[in-house]
Amino acid sequence: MRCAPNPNGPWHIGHARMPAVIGTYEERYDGWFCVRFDDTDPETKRPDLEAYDQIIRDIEYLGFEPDEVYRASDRVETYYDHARELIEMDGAYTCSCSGEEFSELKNAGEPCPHRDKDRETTLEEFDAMIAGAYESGEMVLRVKTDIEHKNPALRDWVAFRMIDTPHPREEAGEYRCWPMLDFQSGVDDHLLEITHIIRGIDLQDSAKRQRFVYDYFDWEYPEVVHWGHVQLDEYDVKMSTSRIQELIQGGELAGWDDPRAPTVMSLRRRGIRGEAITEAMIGLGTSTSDVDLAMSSIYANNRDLIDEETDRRFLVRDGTELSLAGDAPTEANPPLHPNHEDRGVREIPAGDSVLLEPDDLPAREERIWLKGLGCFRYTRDALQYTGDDIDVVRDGEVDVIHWVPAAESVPVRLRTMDGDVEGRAEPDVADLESDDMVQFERVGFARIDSVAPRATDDTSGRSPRDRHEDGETVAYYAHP
RNA sequence: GCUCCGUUGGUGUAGUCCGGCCAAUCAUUUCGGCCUUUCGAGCCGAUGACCUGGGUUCAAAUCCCAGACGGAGCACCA
Repeated sequence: MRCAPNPNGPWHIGHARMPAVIGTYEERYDGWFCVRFDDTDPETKRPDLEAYDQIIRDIEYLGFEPDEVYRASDRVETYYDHARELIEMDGAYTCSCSGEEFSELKNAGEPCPHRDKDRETTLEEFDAMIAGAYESGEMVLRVKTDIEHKNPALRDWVAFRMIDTPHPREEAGEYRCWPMLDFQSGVDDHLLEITHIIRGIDLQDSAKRQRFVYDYFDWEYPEVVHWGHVQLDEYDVKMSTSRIQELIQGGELAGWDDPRAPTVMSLRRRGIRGEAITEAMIGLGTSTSDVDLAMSSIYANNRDLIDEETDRRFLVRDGTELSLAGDAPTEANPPLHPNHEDRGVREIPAGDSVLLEPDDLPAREERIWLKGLGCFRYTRDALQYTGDDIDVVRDGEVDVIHWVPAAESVPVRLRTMDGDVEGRAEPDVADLESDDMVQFERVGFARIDSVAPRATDDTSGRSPRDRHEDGETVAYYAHP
Protein backbone atom coordinates (compact mmCIF):
# COMPACT_ATOMS: atom_id res chain seq x y z
CA MET A 1 0.00 0.00 0.00
CA ARG A 2 1.10 3.50 -0.54
CA CYS A 3 -0.02 6.96 0.37
CA ALA A 4 1.14 9.29 -2.38
CA PRO A 5 0.52 12.89 -1.41
CA ASN A 6 1.54 15.97 -3.30
CA PRO A 7 3.46 18.06 -0.77
CA ASN A 8 2.14 21.42 -1.90
CA GLY A 9 0.71 22.53 1.43
CA PRO A 10 -0.72 21.42 4.76
CA TRP A 11 -3.54 18.93 4.64
CA HIS A 12 -7.21 19.60 4.66
CA ILE A 13 -9.52 17.10 6.29
CA GLY A 14 -10.19 15.27 3.05
CA HIS A 15 -6.54 14.32 2.81
CA ALA A 16 -6.84 12.41 6.08
CA ARG A 17 -8.83 9.77 4.27
CA MET A 18 -5.71 8.51 2.53
CA PRO A 19 -3.64 7.48 5.56
CA ALA A 20 -6.78 6.58 7.54
CA VAL A 21 -7.94 3.97 5.09
CA ILE A 22 -4.55 2.85 3.85
CA GLY A 23 -3.09 2.64 7.35
CA THR A 24 -6.09 0.77 8.70
CA TYR A 25 -6.03 -1.79 5.91
CA GLU A 26 -2.31 -2.16 6.34
CA GLU A 27 -2.82 -3.03 10.00
CA ARG A 28 -5.81 -5.20 9.33
CA TYR A 29 -4.05 -7.35 6.76
CA ASP A 30 -0.58 -7.11 8.24
CA GLY A 31 0.67 -5.32 5.16
CA TRP A 32 3.27 -2.72 4.45
CA PHE A 33 2.73 0.88 3.63
CA CYS A 34 4.87 3.75 2.54
CA VAL A 35 4.42 7.42 1.99
CA ARG A 36 5.67 8.51 -1.39
CA PHE A 37 5.74 12.19 -2.14
CA ASP A 38 4.93 12.51 -5.82
CA ASP A 39 6.67 15.84 -6.15
CA THR A 40 7.45 15.86 -9.85
CA ASP A 41 6.10 19.27 -10.76
CA PRO A 42 8.34 22.08 -9.49
CA GLU A 43 6.15 24.64 -11.18
CA THR A 44 2.35 24.46 -11.17
CA LYS A 45 2.14 22.12 -8.17
CA ARG A 46 5.21 23.52 -6.60
CA PRO A 47 6.19 21.57 -3.49
CA ASP A 48 6.25 23.38 -0.17
CA LEU A 49 9.38 22.33 1.68
CA GLU A 50 7.64 22.42 5.05
CA ALA A 51 4.76 20.31 3.86
CA TYR A 52 6.86 17.14 3.67
CA ASP A 53 7.35 17.02 7.43
CA GLN A 54 3.98 18.48 8.22
CA ILE A 55 2.27 15.70 6.30
CA ILE A 56 4.26 13.05 8.13
CA ARG A 57 3.25 14.66 11.43
CA ASP A 58 -0.39 14.66 10.36
CA ILE A 59 -0.17 10.98 9.49
CA GLU A 60 1.28 10.22 12.92
CA TYR A 61 -1.46 12.26 14.56
CA LEU A 62 -4.02 10.18 12.68
CA GLY A 63 -2.42 7.15 14.28
CA PHE A 64 -0.08 5.70 11.68
CA GLU A 65 3.58 5.35 11.07
CA PRO A 66 4.72 4.70 7.53
CA ASP A 67 7.13 1.82 7.05
CA GLU A 68 9.08 3.86 4.56
CA VAL A 69 9.10 7.36 3.12
CA TYR A 70 10.14 8.17 -0.45
CA ARG A 71 10.33 11.29 -2.53
CA ALA A 72 9.87 10.94 -6.25
CA SER A 73 12.33 13.81 -6.71
CA ASP A 74 15.03 11.49 -5.31
CA ARG A 75 14.25 8.84 -7.87
CA VAL A 76 14.41 10.74 -11.13
CA GLU A 77 17.33 8.67 -12.49
CA THR A 78 15.23 5.55 -12.05
CA TYR A 79 12.49 7.06 -14.18
CA TYR A 80 15.03 8.00 -16.84
CA ASP A 81 16.31 4.41 -16.89
CA HIS A 82 12.84 3.03 -17.39
CA ALA A 83 12.07 5.56 -20.07
CA ARG A 84 15.17 4.49 -21.99
CA GLU A 85 14.11 0.89 -21.66
CA LEU A 86 10.68 1.79 -22.95
CA ILE A 87 12.23 3.56 -25.92
CA GLU A 88 14.33 0.46 -26.65
CA MET A 89 11.08 -1.47 -26.82
CA ASP A 90 9.75 1.09 -29.28
CA GLY A 91 7.17 2.10 -26.69
CA ALA A 92 7.84 5.81 -26.62
CA TYR A 93 8.87 8.67 -28.88
CA THR A 94 10.03 12.22 -28.50
CA CYS A 95 7.61 14.76 -29.87
CA SER A 96 8.00 18.47 -30.55
CA CYS A 97 4.40 19.18 -31.50
CA SER A 98 2.81 22.02 -29.59
CA GLY A 99 0.13 20.96 -27.18
CA GLU A 100 -2.53 22.38 -29.44
CA GLU A 101 -1.25 20.70 -32.56
CA PHE A 102 -1.06 17.35 -30.94
CA SER A 103 -4.44 17.70 -29.34
CA GLU A 104 -6.05 18.23 -32.77
CA LEU A 105 -4.35 15.22 -34.26
CA LYS A 106 -5.19 13.17 -31.20
CA ASN A 107 -8.86 14.08 -31.31
CA ALA A 108 -8.93 13.11 -34.96
CA GLY A 109 -7.27 9.82 -34.06
CA GLU A 110 -4.29 10.56 -36.23
CA PRO A 111 -0.63 9.95 -35.39
CA CYS A 112 1.74 12.88 -35.30
CA PRO A 113 4.74 12.90 -37.65
CA HIS A 114 7.15 12.09 -34.82
CA ARG A 115 5.47 8.82 -34.01
CA ASP A 116 7.51 6.58 -36.26
CA LYS A 117 10.86 8.11 -35.53
CA ASP A 118 13.51 5.43 -35.11
CA ARG A 119 14.47 4.59 -31.60
CA GLU A 120 18.05 5.87 -31.93
CA THR A 121 16.80 9.37 -32.69
CA THR A 122 14.33 9.20 -29.85
CA LEU A 123 17.03 8.02 -27.49
CA GLU A 124 19.30 10.86 -28.54
CA GLU A 125 16.59 13.43 -28.16
CA PHE A 126 15.52 12.03 -24.81
CA ASP A 127 19.10 12.26 -23.56
CA ALA A 128 19.14 15.84 -24.79
CA MET A 129 15.97 16.45 -22.76
CA ILE A 130 17.71 15.08 -19.69
CA ALA A 131 20.73 17.25 -20.42
CA GLY A 132 18.43 20.25 -20.46
CA ALA A 133 18.97 21.07 -24.12
CA TYR A 134 15.35 22.13 -24.58
CA GLU A 135 13.21 24.71 -22.95
CA SER A 136 9.85 24.21 -21.41
CA GLY A 137 7.31 23.20 -24.06
CA GLU A 138 9.82 22.38 -26.76
CA MET A 139 10.00 18.63 -26.45
CA VAL A 140 8.19 15.82 -24.67
CA LEU A 141 8.44 12.07 -24.50
CA ARG A 142 5.19 10.31 -25.35
CA VAL A 143 4.17 6.76 -24.62
CA LYS A 144 3.04 4.97 -27.74
CA THR A 145 -0.40 3.63 -26.86
CA ASP A 146 -3.25 3.33 -29.35
CA ILE A 147 -3.78 6.53 -31.29
CA GLU A 148 -7.24 5.36 -32.28
CA HIS A 149 -8.34 4.25 -28.85
CA LYS A 150 -12.00 5.10 -28.38
CA ASN A 151 -11.15 6.98 -25.20
CA PRO A 152 -9.15 10.00 -26.37
CA ALA A 153 -7.69 10.43 -22.88
CA LEU A 154 -5.54 7.36 -23.40
CA ARG A 155 -3.99 8.24 -26.75
CA ASP A 156 -0.20 8.67 -26.70
CA TRP A 157 0.06 10.51 -23.43
CA VAL A 158 3.04 12.51 -22.22
CA ALA A 159 5.53 10.73 -19.97
CA PHE A 160 8.22 13.41 -19.62
CA ARG A 161 8.30 17.14 -20.20
CA MET A 162 10.71 20.03 -19.72
CA ILE A 163 10.33 22.40 -16.79
CA ASP A 164 12.53 25.48 -16.52
CA THR A 165 11.80 26.22 -12.88
CA PRO A 166 14.22 24.43 -10.55
CA HIS A 167 12.80 22.05 -7.96
CA PRO A 168 12.69 23.63 -4.48
CA ARG A 169 14.51 20.65 -3.00
CA GLU A 170 18.20 21.30 -3.41
CA GLU A 171 18.94 17.64 -4.11
CA ALA A 172 16.70 17.79 -7.16
CA GLY A 173 17.43 21.35 -8.21
CA GLU A 174 19.35 20.44 -11.36
CA TYR A 175 16.71 18.36 -13.10
CA ARG A 176 14.86 19.98 -15.97
CA CYS A 177 13.29 16.90 -17.52
CA TRP A 178 10.51 15.69 -15.23
CA PRO A 179 8.23 12.66 -15.47
CA MET A 180 4.46 13.11 -15.43
CA LEU A 181 2.51 11.50 -12.62
CA ASP A 182 1.18 8.71 -14.82
CA PHE A 183 4.67 7.54 -15.70
CA GLN A 184 6.37 8.17 -12.38
CA SER A 185 3.73 6.69 -10.17
CA GLY A 186 3.14 3.78 -12.52
CA VAL A 187 6.80 2.81 -12.48
CA ASP A 188 7.13 3.37 -8.75
CA ASP A 189 4.09 1.34 -7.85
CA HIS A 190 5.68 -1.62 -9.55
CA LEU A 191 9.21 -1.07 -8.25
CA LEU A 192 7.97 -0.59 -4.68
CA GLU A 193 5.89 -3.74 -5.04
CA ILE A 194 2.62 -2.03 -4.32
CA THR A 195 -0.16 -4.60 -4.44
CA HIS A 196 -3.13 -2.32 -3.80
CA ILE A 197 -3.70 1.26 -4.87
CA ILE A 198 -6.43 3.35 -3.29
CA ARG A 199 -6.87 6.84 -4.69
CA GLY A 200 -9.26 9.42 -6.07
CA ILE A 201 -11.77 9.06 -8.84
CA ASP A 202 -9.88 11.70 -10.82
CA LEU A 203 -7.18 9.13 -11.49
CA GLN A 204 -9.48 6.56 -13.08
CA ASP A 205 -8.06 7.20 -16.52
CA SER A 206 -4.55 7.12 -15.10
CA ALA A 207 -4.91 3.46 -14.33
CA LYS A 208 -5.84 2.84 -17.92
CA ARG A 209 -2.96 4.91 -19.22
CA GLN A 210 -0.49 3.19 -16.96
CA ARG A 211 -1.56 -0.21 -18.15
CA PHE A 212 0.09 0.50 -21.49
CA VAL A 213 3.42 0.93 -19.73
CA TYR A 214 2.80 -2.16 -17.63
CA ASP A 215 2.06 -4.10 -20.78
CA TYR A 216 5.34 -3.03 -22.39
CA PHE A 217 7.27 -4.14 -19.34
CA ASP A 218 5.07 -7.19 -18.87
CA TRP A 219 4.26 -6.19 -15.31
CA GLU A 220 1.10 -6.98 -13.43
CA TYR A 221 -1.03 -3.99 -12.54
CA PRO A 222 -1.92 -3.66 -8.83
CA GLU A 223 -5.49 -3.94 -7.56
CA VAL A 224 -6.92 -0.46 -7.72
CA VAL A 225 -9.83 1.30 -6.04
CA HIS A 226 -10.92 4.80 -6.96
CA TRP A 227 -13.01 6.67 -4.47
CA GLY A 228 -15.13 9.78 -4.86
CA HIS A 229 -14.63 13.17 -3.31
CA VAL A 230 -15.42 13.93 0.31
CA GLN A 231 -17.42 16.99 1.24
CA LEU A 232 -17.80 18.24 4.77
CA ASP A 233 -20.83 19.78 6.35
CA GLU A 234 -20.62 22.58 8.93
CA TYR A 235 -17.85 24.52 7.20
CA ASP A 236 -18.28 27.72 5.25
CA VAL A 237 -14.83 27.35 3.77
CA LYS A 238 -14.40 25.13 0.75
CA MET A 239 -12.09 22.21 1.35
CA SER A 240 -9.31 23.09 -1.03
CA THR A 241 -5.66 23.73 -0.33
CA SER A 242 -5.53 26.74 -2.63
CA ARG A 243 -8.75 28.26 -1.32
CA ILE A 244 -7.63 28.01 2.30
CA GLN A 245 -4.28 29.48 1.33
CA GLU A 246 -6.04 32.46 -0.26
CA LEU A 247 -8.17 33.11 2.81
CA ILE A 248 -5.13 32.98 5.06
CA GLN A 249 -3.25 35.39 2.85
CA GLY A 250 -6.27 37.67 2.70
CA GLY A 251 -6.37 37.68 6.49
CA GLU A 252 -9.81 36.10 6.67
CA LEU A 253 -8.41 33.08 8.43
CA ALA A 254 -5.76 33.35 11.13
CA GLY A 255 -3.80 30.38 9.83
CA TRP A 256 -4.01 26.73 8.89
CA ASP A 257 -5.17 25.88 12.39
CA ASP A 258 -7.92 28.50 12.55
CA PRO A 259 -11.01 26.68 13.88
CA ARG A 260 -12.95 27.84 10.83
CA ALA A 261 -10.50 26.17 8.46
CA PRO A 262 -11.34 22.60 7.43
CA THR A 263 -7.82 21.38 8.06
CA VAL A 264 -6.24 18.54 9.97
CA MET A 265 -4.27 21.09 11.99
CA SER A 266 -7.40 22.90 13.12
CA LEU A 267 -9.11 19.73 14.34
CA ARG A 268 -5.97 18.87 16.22
CA ARG A 269 -5.92 22.24 17.91
CA ARG A 270 -9.53 21.81 18.92
CA GLY A 271 -8.52 18.70 20.81
CA ILE A 272 -10.08 16.20 18.48
CA ARG A 273 -8.10 12.99 18.44
CA GLY A 274 -6.71 11.71 15.19
CA GLU A 275 -8.34 8.39 15.93
CA ALA A 276 -11.79 10.02 15.82
CA ILE A 277 -11.08 11.33 12.33
CA THR A 278 -9.65 8.02 11.22
CA GLU A 279 -12.71 6.12 12.37
CA ALA A 280 -15.04 8.50 10.59
CA MET A 281 -13.02 8.10 7.40
CA ILE A 282 -13.16 4.32 7.68
CA GLY A 283 -16.92 4.64 8.02
CA LEU A 284 -17.09 6.36 4.66
CA GLY A 285 -15.75 3.29 2.95
CA THR A 286 -14.27 3.55 -0.52
CA SER A 287 -17.34 4.09 -2.63
CA THR A 288 -16.69 5.65 -6.00
CA SER A 289 -19.50 8.17 -5.67
CA ASP A 290 -19.00 11.45 -3.86
CA VAL A 291 -19.73 11.38 -0.16
CA ASP A 292 -20.66 13.92 2.49
CA LEU A 293 -18.87 13.47 5.76
CA ALA A 294 -20.93 14.73 8.68
CA MET A 295 -18.73 16.41 11.25
CA SER A 296 -21.12 15.01 13.85
CA SER A 297 -19.72 11.60 13.11
CA ILE A 298 -16.19 12.76 13.94
CA TYR A 299 -17.56 14.44 17.05
CA ALA A 300 -19.41 11.33 18.16
CA ASN A 301 -16.22 9.29 17.81
CA ASN A 302 -14.24 11.84 19.75
CA ARG A 303 -16.80 11.98 22.52
CA ASP A 304 -16.49 8.25 22.98
CA LEU A 305 -12.75 8.64 23.32
CA ILE A 306 -12.60 11.55 25.75
CA ASP A 307 -15.85 11.71 27.71
CA GLU A 308 -14.83 9.51 30.63
CA GLU A 309 -11.54 11.21 31.27
CA THR A 310 -12.65 14.79 30.72
CA ASP A 311 -13.59 16.81 33.79
CA ARG A 312 -16.52 19.21 33.91
CA ARG A 313 -16.49 22.96 34.42
CA PHE A 314 -18.86 25.87 34.05
CA LEU A 315 -18.48 28.49 31.38
CA VAL A 316 -20.98 31.26 30.79
CA ARG A 317 -20.91 32.88 27.39
CA ASP A 318 -21.93 36.45 26.99
CA GLY A 319 -23.18 36.52 30.58
CA THR A 320 -25.76 38.74 32.20
CA GLU A 321 -25.20 39.60 35.85
CA LEU A 322 -27.91 38.96 38.43
CA SER A 323 -27.44 39.47 42.15
CA LEU A 324 -28.26 36.79 44.67
CA ALA A 325 -30.49 37.35 47.65
CA GLY A 326 -31.60 35.22 50.53
CA ASP A 327 -29.91 32.58 52.55
CA ALA A 328 -28.17 30.73 49.70
CA PRO A 329 -25.11 28.51 50.15
CA THR A 330 -21.87 30.43 49.71
CA GLU A 331 -20.12 27.78 47.70
CA ALA A 332 -21.11 25.14 45.18
CA ASN A 333 -19.32 21.80 44.98
CA PRO A 334 -20.37 19.95 41.86
CA PRO A 335 -18.30 16.87 40.97
CA LEU A 336 -15.43 17.05 38.53
CA HIS A 337 -17.05 14.18 36.72
CA PRO A 338 -20.50 12.84 37.55
CA ASN A 339 -19.47 9.27 36.76
CA HIS A 340 -16.30 9.46 38.82
CA GLU A 341 -17.04 10.82 42.28
CA ASP A 342 -13.56 9.77 43.39
CA ARG A 343 -12.02 12.57 41.38
CA GLY A 344 -13.46 15.00 43.85
CA VAL A 345 -15.47 18.16 43.59
CA ARG A 346 -15.00 21.68 42.39
CA GLU A 347 -15.09 24.71 44.65
CA ILE A 348 -17.10 27.55 43.22
CA PRO A 349 -17.74 30.51 45.50
CA ALA A 350 -21.14 31.99 44.76
CA GLY A 351 -20.38 35.56 45.81
CA ASP A 352 -23.01 38.28 45.67
CA SER A 353 -24.02 37.83 42.08
CA VAL A 354 -23.76 35.39 39.23
CA LEU A 355 -23.61 35.44 35.45
CA LEU A 356 -26.11 33.55 33.35
CA GLU A 357 -26.30 32.92 29.63
CA PRO A 358 -28.91 34.98 27.74
CA ASP A 359 -30.92 31.92 26.78
CA ASP A 360 -31.10 30.82 30.40
CA LEU A 361 -32.39 34.05 31.91
CA PRO A 362 -35.56 33.28 33.85
CA ALA A 363 -38.76 35.25 33.42
CA ARG A 364 -40.11 37.24 36.34
CA GLU A 365 -41.25 35.08 39.22
CA GLU A 366 -39.88 32.02 37.49
CA ARG A 367 -37.71 29.57 39.37
CA ILE A 368 -34.42 28.15 38.11
CA TRP A 369 -31.99 25.70 39.60
CA LEU A 370 -28.40 26.89 39.58
CA LYS A 371 -26.56 23.65 39.21
CA GLY A 372 -24.70 22.70 42.36
CA LEU A 373 -26.10 25.67 44.27
CA GLY A 374 -29.85 25.42 44.57
CA CYS A 375 -33.19 26.83 43.59
CA PHE A 376 -33.83 30.55 43.05
CA ARG A 377 -36.78 32.66 42.07
CA TYR A 378 -36.27 35.76 39.93
CA THR A 379 -37.87 38.56 41.93
CA ARG A 380 -37.26 42.29 42.19
CA ASP A 381 -34.13 42.30 40.00
CA ALA A 382 -32.47 39.60 42.05
CA LEU A 383 -32.36 35.86 42.36
CA GLN A 384 -34.03 35.04 45.63
CA TYR A 385 -33.00 31.74 47.21
CA THR A 386 -36.06 29.59 47.75
CA GLY A 387 -34.66 26.60 49.60
CA ASP A 388 -36.66 24.19 47.43
CA ASP A 389 -35.07 20.79 47.24
CA ILE A 390 -34.10 18.84 44.18
CA ASP A 391 -37.57 17.35 43.85
CA VAL A 392 -38.70 20.46 42.00
CA VAL A 393 -36.20 19.56 39.33
CA ARG A 394 -37.26 15.93 39.31
CA ASP A 395 -40.85 16.96 38.83
CA GLY A 396 -39.83 18.97 35.83
CA GLU A 397 -41.03 22.24 37.33
CA VAL A 398 -37.63 23.91 37.34
CA ASP A 399 -34.87 23.95 34.72
CA VAL A 400 -31.29 23.33 35.68
CA ILE A 401 -28.81 25.82 34.33
CA HIS A 402 -25.12 26.54 34.72
CA TRP A 403 -23.65 29.75 36.08
CA VAL A 404 -20.45 31.38 37.26
CA PRO A 405 -19.78 33.89 40.02
CA ALA A 406 -19.70 37.41 38.62
CA ALA A 407 -16.66 38.46 40.60
CA GLU A 408 -14.43 35.45 40.92
CA SER A 409 -14.85 33.94 37.51
CA VAL A 410 -12.03 34.12 34.97
CA PRO A 411 -12.22 35.41 31.41
CA VAL A 412 -12.13 32.85 28.65
CA ARG A 413 -12.01 33.33 24.94
CA LEU A 414 -13.66 30.36 23.30
CA ARG A 415 -12.60 29.97 19.70
CA THR A 416 -15.28 28.25 17.66
CA MET A 417 -16.09 27.51 14.04
CA ASP A 418 -18.36 30.53 14.08
CA GLY A 419 -15.75 32.88 15.44
CA ASP A 420 -14.62 33.81 18.92
CA VAL A 421 -16.94 33.95 21.90
CA GLU A 422 -16.19 35.83 25.10
CA GLY A 423 -17.12 34.09 28.30
CA ARG A 424 -16.26 33.65 31.93
CA ALA A 425 -15.48 30.38 33.61
CA GLU A 426 -15.44 29.14 37.17
CA PRO A 427 -12.19 30.10 38.98
CA ASP A 428 -10.53 26.66 38.80
CA VAL A 429 -10.26 26.96 35.06
CA ALA A 430 -7.25 29.18 35.71
CA ASP A 431 -5.50 26.09 37.13
CA LEU A 432 -5.81 24.09 33.96
CA GLU A 433 -2.89 23.69 31.62
CA SER A 434 -2.71 24.00 27.91
CA ASP A 435 -3.68 20.82 26.11
CA ASP A 436 -6.07 19.87 28.92
CA MET A 437 -9.50 18.89 27.72
CA VAL A 438 -12.57 20.09 29.55
CA GLN A 439 -16.30 19.80 29.14
CA PHE A 440 -18.03 23.08 29.78
CA GLU A 441 -21.35 21.78 31.01
CA ARG A 442 -24.23 22.43 28.65
CA VAL A 443 -21.80 24.08 26.23
CA GLY A 444 -19.53 21.30 25.05
CA PHE A 445 -16.01 19.97 24.99
CA ALA A 446 -13.04 22.23 24.51
CA ARG A 447 -9.27 22.10 24.53
CA ILE A 448 -7.40 24.59 26.68
CA ASP A 449 -4.97 26.33 24.39
CA SER A 450 -3.31 28.85 26.66
CA VAL A 451 -3.88 29.86 30.26
CA ALA A 452 -3.78 33.35 31.67
CA PRO A 453 -0.91 33.90 34.12
CA ARG A 454 -1.72 33.22 37.76
CA ALA A 455 -1.56 35.81 40.48
CA THR A 456 1.53 34.13 41.93
CA ASP A 457 3.31 34.62 38.64
CA ASP A 458 2.42 38.25 38.69
CA THR A 459 5.30 40.39 39.89
CA SER A 460 3.66 43.69 39.11
CA GLY A 461 2.17 43.92 42.57
CA ARG A 462 -1.38 44.27 41.45
CA SER A 463 -4.08 42.94 43.69
CA PRO A 464 -5.37 39.43 43.04
CA ARG A 465 -8.64 40.87 41.92
CA ASP A 466 -6.93 42.52 38.97
CA ARG A 467 -5.16 39.46 37.85
CA HIS A 468 -8.13 38.26 35.86
CA GLU A 469 -7.73 41.16 33.55
CA ASP A 470 -4.12 40.30 32.88
CA GLY A 471 -5.07 38.00 30.16
CA GLU A 472 -7.63 35.48 29.26
CA THR A 473 -7.59 31.75 29.04
CA VAL A 474 -8.01 30.68 25.46
CA ALA A 475 -9.92 27.51 24.69
CA TYR A 476 -10.76 25.91 21.37
CA TYR A 477 -14.25 24.53 21.13
CA ALA A 478 -14.29 20.92 20.01
CA HIS A 479 -17.90 19.80 19.83
CA PRO A 480 -21.05 19.30 21.94
C1' G B 1 -19.17 16.80 -27.97
C1' C B 2 -16.39 12.12 -26.78
C1' U B 3 -14.90 8.43 -22.87
C1' C B 4 -15.40 6.33 -18.14
C1' C B 5 -17.96 5.73 -13.38
C1' G B 6 -21.83 5.97 -9.92
C1' U B 7 -27.26 6.34 -7.67
C1' U B 8 -29.70 2.03 -0.51
C1' G B 9 -33.32 6.36 5.33
C1' G B 10 -31.50 13.61 6.84
C1' U B 11 -26.02 11.85 6.47
C1' G B 12 -22.59 7.78 5.76
C1' U B 13 -22.44 2.57 5.24
C1' A B 14 -23.39 -3.20 4.73
C1' G B 15 -25.66 -6.25 1.16
C1' U B 16 -25.01 -6.06 -5.51
C1' C B 17 -19.68 -9.96 -8.33
C1' C B 18 -22.21 -15.72 -6.92
C1' G B 19 -30.91 -13.58 -7.27
C1' G B 20 -34.14 -16.49 -2.34
C1' C B 21 -31.99 -16.66 4.84
C1' C B 22 -33.02 -8.49 3.00
C1' A B 23 -40.74 -7.00 5.30
C1' A B 24 -32.63 -4.69 4.18
C1' U B 25 -26.99 -4.04 8.51
C1' C B 26 -24.35 -0.73 11.49
C1' A B 27 -23.15 4.30 12.83
C1' U B 28 -24.64 9.27 13.07
C1' U B 29 -28.72 12.84 13.01
C1' U B 30 -33.79 13.95 14.73
C1' C B 31 -37.53 12.71 18.32
C1' G B 32 -39.18 10.25 22.94
C1' G B 33 -38.09 7.82 27.66
C1' C B 34 -34.51 6.70 31.69
C1' C B 35 -30.30 8.01 34.87
C1' U B 36 -27.57 11.62 37.31
C1' U B 37 -27.80 18.33 42.92
C1' U B 38 -30.15 16.01 37.46
C1' C B 39 -24.49 17.41 31.97
C1' G B 40 -26.09 19.95 24.40
C1' A B 41 -22.74 13.86 28.20
C1' G B 42 -24.33 8.58 29.18
C1' C B 43 -28.15 4.48 28.78
C1' C B 44 -32.75 2.63 26.37
C1' G B 45 -36.25 3.08 22.50
C1' A B 46 -38.68 5.08 18.07
C1' U B 47 -39.10 7.42 13.25
C1' G B 48 -36.73 6.75 8.60
C1' A B 49 -34.06 4.04 2.44
C1' C B 50 -33.22 0.08 -2.28
C1' C B 51 -33.44 6.85 -8.59
C1' U B 52 -37.53 5.85 -12.52
C1' G B 53 -39.74 2.66 -16.26
C1' G B 54 -39.68 -1.83 -18.67
C1' G B 55 -37.79 -7.01 -19.03
C1' U B 56 -35.92 -12.09 -17.28
C1' U B 57 -37.45 -15.33 -13.10
C1' C B 58 -41.35 -19.36 -8.92
C1' A B 59 -38.30 -15.30 -6.65
C1' A B 60 -34.77 -8.91 -8.13
C1' A B 61 -31.63 -3.86 -3.86
C1' U B 62 -29.02 -7.83 -6.44
C1' C B 63 -29.27 -9.90 -13.53
C1' C B 64 -30.63 -7.29 -18.59
C1' C B 65 -32.41 -2.83 -21.41
C1' A B 66 -33.86 2.28 -21.56
C1' G B 67 -34.24 6.95 -19.11
C1' A B 68 -33.35 10.62 -15.27
C1' C B 69 -29.91 12.59 -11.98
C1' G B 70 -24.88 13.08 -10.24
C1' G B 71 -19.49 12.73 -10.67
C1' A B 72 -14.70 12.25 -13.17
C1' G B 73 -11.52 12.51 -17.42
C1' C B 74 -10.47 14.22 -22.59
C1' A B 75 -3.29 18.94 -19.56
C1' C B 76 3.70 19.50 -21.37
C1' C B 77 -1.33 19.33 -12.97
C1' A B 78 -1.25 16.00 -9.08
